[in-house]
Amino acid sequence: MKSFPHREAYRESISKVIRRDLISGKYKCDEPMREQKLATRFGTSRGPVRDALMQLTQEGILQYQANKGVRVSSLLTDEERNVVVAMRLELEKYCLNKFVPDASEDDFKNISILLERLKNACEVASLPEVAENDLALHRYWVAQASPHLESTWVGLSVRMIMKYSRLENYKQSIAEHSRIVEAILNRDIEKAIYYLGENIL
Amino acid sequence: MKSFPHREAYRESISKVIRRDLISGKYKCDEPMREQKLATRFGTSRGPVRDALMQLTQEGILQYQANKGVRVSSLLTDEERNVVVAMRLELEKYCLNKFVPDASEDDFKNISILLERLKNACEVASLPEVAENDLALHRYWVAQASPHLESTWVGLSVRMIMKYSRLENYKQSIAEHSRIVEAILNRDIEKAIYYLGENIL
DNA sequence: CATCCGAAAATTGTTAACAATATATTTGAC
DNA sequence: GTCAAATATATTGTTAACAATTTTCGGATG
Repeated sequence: MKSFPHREAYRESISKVIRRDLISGKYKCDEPMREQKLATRFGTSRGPVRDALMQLTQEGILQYQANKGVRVSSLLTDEERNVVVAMRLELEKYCLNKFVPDASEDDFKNISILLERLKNACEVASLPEVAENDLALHRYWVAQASPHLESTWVGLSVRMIMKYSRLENYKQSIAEHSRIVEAILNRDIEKAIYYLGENIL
Repeated sequence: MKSFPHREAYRESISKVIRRDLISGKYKCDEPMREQKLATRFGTSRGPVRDALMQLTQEGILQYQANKGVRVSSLLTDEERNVVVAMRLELEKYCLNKFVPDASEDDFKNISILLERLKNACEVASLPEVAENDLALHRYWVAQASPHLESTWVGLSVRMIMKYSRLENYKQSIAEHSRIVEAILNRDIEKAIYYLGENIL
C-alpha cells in the first residue's frame, strides 16, 4: 500500500483543503496564515505548505507581503466582482461551445455523476460541499475544452464564489445545473449557454 | 551596502527574468526548465527558483508535471487567444474607467515616464524591451485601479503577448499608446477606452 | 539487430537547520 | 505611569542534504 501515488499530491491536496476552508469562511479576512501551524496540521514540513500558499496567492484569494507571509485577501468590490463574472462567463461560454459538439459518452457519464454529487451536496445543505461540487462540475467542461485556461478559470471562479454565494439557494442551484446538463446531453449548445448565463452571476 | 533590501526580491526578480526570456523566445516550446541550472545562473539555491517556476506555471506560461518539473507551455490556439483578448479587454476597460477620474498629477507623471520608456524601447527596436515596457504601462493603471485583479491581468497579458506579438510594429505601438495616454491626461475616458480597444487585439 | 532488463546518473520532492526579518516583551529613564 | 530602547520570541526566507522518482545507458537475450 503506497501512502502517496505520485509524491506531488502534497502541493495540490494542501491547497485544495485550504481553498475549501477559505470558501467556507473558516478564516477571517486579513487573518495571517502561519506556515508552521499548517505544516503540523498537514503532517509535512513548511515547504509544501509554502507552495500551496503561493499558489492560492496567485489565484488571488491570499495576499502576500514580503517577510510577513500571506493573509486572507479582502473581498472583491461589487464592481470588481461584476468584471470577474463577465470574464468567467466569456471563458466558460467558449468552453461549452468547444466541449458540447465533441463530448463523448464517457464525458456525458462523468458530467451526470458530477451533477448527482452536486444534488446530494445540496440536499445535505453543506455550503462548502455545494461550492466544491458546483465548481467541480463547471471545471469539467473547462478542463476538457481548454486545459490551457483551466487555472485562469479556477482563479476567477473561486474569487467570485467567495464574494457572496448564491449557492445558499440549494433548490435553485439544483434546477439551474440540471437544465445546463440536460442541454449538454442533448448537444444543444444554445440552450446550455443560455442557462449557463442564468447560473453565473 | 545591502545586497538585498527586502529578502523577498528573489522570487519576484527571478520570475521576472525568466518571463522576459520566455517572451523573447529564448526557450523552445516543450523545453524542460532545469531547476539546478537556473539556480546556479541566478546564484541561489533551488528553493527560490522553484517558487518562481511555480508562479509562472500558475500564470499559464509554464506547464507542470509531477516529478518531471516544468516545461514551456504550448501556445494558445487562435480561439483561445481571442477569448483571452476579450477577457483582458473587459478587465482593462474597467480599470481605465476607475483610474482616469481619480488619477493624480503623480499618476500622470508616472504614466508619461512609462510612455517615454516604451518609446525609447521601440526606437531601439528590441522586442523583449518593447514587450516589457508595453506591459509595464498598461499594468500601471491596472494596479492603481484594482490591485485585486493585477495578477489575473498579468497572466492574461503575458500569454496574449506570447502567442503572436503585434509589438513588432514599433511605430504603430508608439502611436497607439501615445493616443491612449493623451486621452488619459485629458481625462477623456471614452477616447482612452476606444484607443485601448484598438491596441489590444 | 531489436528489445527488454537493470544499474547508474540526473532530476525533482521533502525535510530540517540556519539566517534574516518582524513582532512582542521587558527594561529603564524620566 | 509612559514612552523608548533593548532584548527575547516568533515567523518568514534560504540553503544544503537526503529521499524518491524519472531518465539514460549498457549489456544480456532472443
